[in-house]
Amino acid sequence: MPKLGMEPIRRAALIDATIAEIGAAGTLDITVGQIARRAGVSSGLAHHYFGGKDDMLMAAMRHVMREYAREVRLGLAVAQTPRARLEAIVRGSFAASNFTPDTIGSWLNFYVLALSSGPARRLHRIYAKRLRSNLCHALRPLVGTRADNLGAQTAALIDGLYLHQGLSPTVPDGDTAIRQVMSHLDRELKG
Amino acid sequence: MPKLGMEPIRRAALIDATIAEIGAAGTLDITVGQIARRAGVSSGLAHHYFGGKDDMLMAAMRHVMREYAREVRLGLAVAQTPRARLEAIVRGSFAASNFTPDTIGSWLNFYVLALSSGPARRLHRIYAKRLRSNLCHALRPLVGTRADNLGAQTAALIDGLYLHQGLSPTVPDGDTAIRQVMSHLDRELKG
Amino acid sequence: MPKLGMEPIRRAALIDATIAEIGAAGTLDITVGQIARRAGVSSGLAHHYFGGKDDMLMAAMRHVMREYAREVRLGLAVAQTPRARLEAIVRGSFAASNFTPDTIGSWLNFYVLALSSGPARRLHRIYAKRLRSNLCHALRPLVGTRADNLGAQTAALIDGLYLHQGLSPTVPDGDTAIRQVMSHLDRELKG
Amino acid sequence: MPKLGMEPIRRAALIDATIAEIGAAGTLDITVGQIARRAGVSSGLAHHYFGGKDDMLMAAMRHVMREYAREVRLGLAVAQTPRARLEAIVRGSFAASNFTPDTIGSWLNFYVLALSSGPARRLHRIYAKRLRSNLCHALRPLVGTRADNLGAQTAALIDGLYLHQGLSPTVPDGDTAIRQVMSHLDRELKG
DNA sequence: AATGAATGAGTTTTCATTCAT
DNA sequence: GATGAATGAAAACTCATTCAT
Repeated sequence: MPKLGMEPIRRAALIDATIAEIGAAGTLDITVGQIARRAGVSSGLAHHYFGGKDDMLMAAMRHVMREYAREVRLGLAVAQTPRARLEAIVRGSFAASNFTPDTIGSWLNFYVLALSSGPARRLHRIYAKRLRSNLCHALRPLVGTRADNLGAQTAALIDGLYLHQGLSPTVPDGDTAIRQVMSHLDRELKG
Repeated sequence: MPKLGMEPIRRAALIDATIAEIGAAGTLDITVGQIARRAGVSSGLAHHYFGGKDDMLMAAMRHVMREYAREVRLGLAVAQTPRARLEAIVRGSFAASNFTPDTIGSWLNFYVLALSSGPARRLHRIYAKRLRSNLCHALRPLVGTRADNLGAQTAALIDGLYLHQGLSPTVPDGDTAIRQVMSHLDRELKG
Repeated sequence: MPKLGMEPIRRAALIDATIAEIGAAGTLDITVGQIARRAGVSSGLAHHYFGGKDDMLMAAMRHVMREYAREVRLGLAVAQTPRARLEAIVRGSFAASNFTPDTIGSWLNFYVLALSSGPARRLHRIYAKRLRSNLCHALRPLVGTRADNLGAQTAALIDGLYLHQGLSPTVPDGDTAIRQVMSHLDRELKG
Repeated sequence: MPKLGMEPIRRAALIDATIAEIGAAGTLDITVGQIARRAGVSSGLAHHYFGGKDDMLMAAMRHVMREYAREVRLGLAVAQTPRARLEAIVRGSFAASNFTPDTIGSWLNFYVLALSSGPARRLHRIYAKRLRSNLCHALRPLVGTRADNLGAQTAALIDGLYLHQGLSPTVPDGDTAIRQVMSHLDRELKG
């Protein structure tokens, strides 16, 4: 019998390598060979487990989204008040675990990929819908009917900060981003 | 007999074709042949005038940025109050002339290109700096030292709305975006 | 505890799977994986038993030829007259047991493989020589020196009918083929 | 202006090279690079003019069929009697211009390709139908209702002789093949 | 000025084959 | 005996770029 159960290990390694490679290159124009090399396997194996380059990209995008969702979920689980729920969502969005240069670079590339790829578009829609819904749900008790507007605005602000931090020459700083969104929200809630 | 003065005409046609092609494809992964065909010339001529594909992309990016800057400049020229200056900047950002699906698609692609291409990064920095500086300059008389923070926040919101509208399944709606930013600003100014 | 005597079983299963796969695909461009899957084993095992893909193909070709030869031999064993011997050869060539779509498809592919592969060519020569010799031997008492010519002609007719039936959109029909060859022979013998 | 009108020249050269390469290799498992090299161009150009390897193969098959049809047509044009028509068809089938080792090898490979490729199958059907129809048409005045049977038989014999000559170690000999078919026909007509 | 011809490097993908267990 | 893991060579195909005319 051969080494068994390598598949999940390899898949995980290849997904990590994909994100790292996109992050390092800043583009999706990377080769399967680069990814495979980074993961320490042959390019053939990458195809064996994923079928093709696009499937690998989509798997990486899904992974990034899942990690983000997990982070938010964990935060929401312990939040007791609407205000705390809001903060959990925002903190999750910029949590240190996902707010690394590589991950941000991948996010931004995946965003734009959604313009040309059906699967990426569907995945992005899920993310966008969930973020909006989470925000609105937390805002409703606080601002009533204005929740929809404010939720959309906040979602845009979050993505805009992602963009800015991703493109800024400085190292990404999640805490600053969190403060910016929360201070914006606090002002809106007070008003 | 060579037609004289074709250069600016060809260059403009090729730049327009580039933006249209990126917009249609949703990606920078378009071929020089596609661009040339859309512009009604041969691919050889495209190289003749631009040197290479990258130069064409950069020229298109520069064009998009220039159009945007022109729009803002025109608005600022007639603005009499700080509040009017703010509105001019925001209106310029979502002016109908530049807020078409093709242009938005190109913008987003150029944003992300700035992650991997030096020239694109430099161009993006110029845009980012100018937007920030315009906003802060207009905000200073209104909120004093808070102008920097609020400017950065507003810039992020603007880019975030670009992203959202670009990725939304609905047709882009500049007026809604303008209203969202202005209502945000008004709230912040009142507070 | 290793199962004993698996080798002949596995080999037979793999050979059958090879023929079925070639028949289904209509080409030798099938993968070892497909064959192995059809045989219900791993691709590694296929190599273990056969050494390589080419060896598997040759084993399949040999198998098909042997089955054909067996069929003819059985017919000849009970044939009492030269005419009966002739009919036995022809019947054997289109015997229901070998004249299935899969087998015909494999035959045709093996024929053409003989153009590029030494081993396949040698195998084909054996088949061709035996068919010719069988036919001539049976014809000699009937047509004397014309046996050689008529034998060659008949052999060509048999192979041509194989080709036609293999490529015809209708289901292969051995009886018709037998009748065609026999009526041809009868006419030649009468004349 | 560049060298104009190269397309038909290149296409012809590539088709010839394809047939020569298949003939030399005895298989369709040849690379586009081999074909291109033989034609004296780059592999990129081959793709440029044909779209892909399959299209090249089909173009070559079509070419071979056309040359054959032309040969038969020329013969039929001057044939005055049914017997002469028959001979024209047979002579055309084994005309020196098409009965070279390369062409025969290509024919046989294309025959078998018809088992797995839709386009090849359609092309082959055209050829088969035409040969049959030509033969039956010429036979009808001579043998009446038996024309269909005899036509099918003769077609099979012709293809069978192709196969035999293609696979024979000796150099192809059209004259012998012609004599074999004609003597067969003469016998059948007499009877 | 402008074109279409032509190249060739680079990428994805497939698959026979090997091997540790 | 048997497997699934893993490799890497080979091939199709794309496309930016160059060039003769």
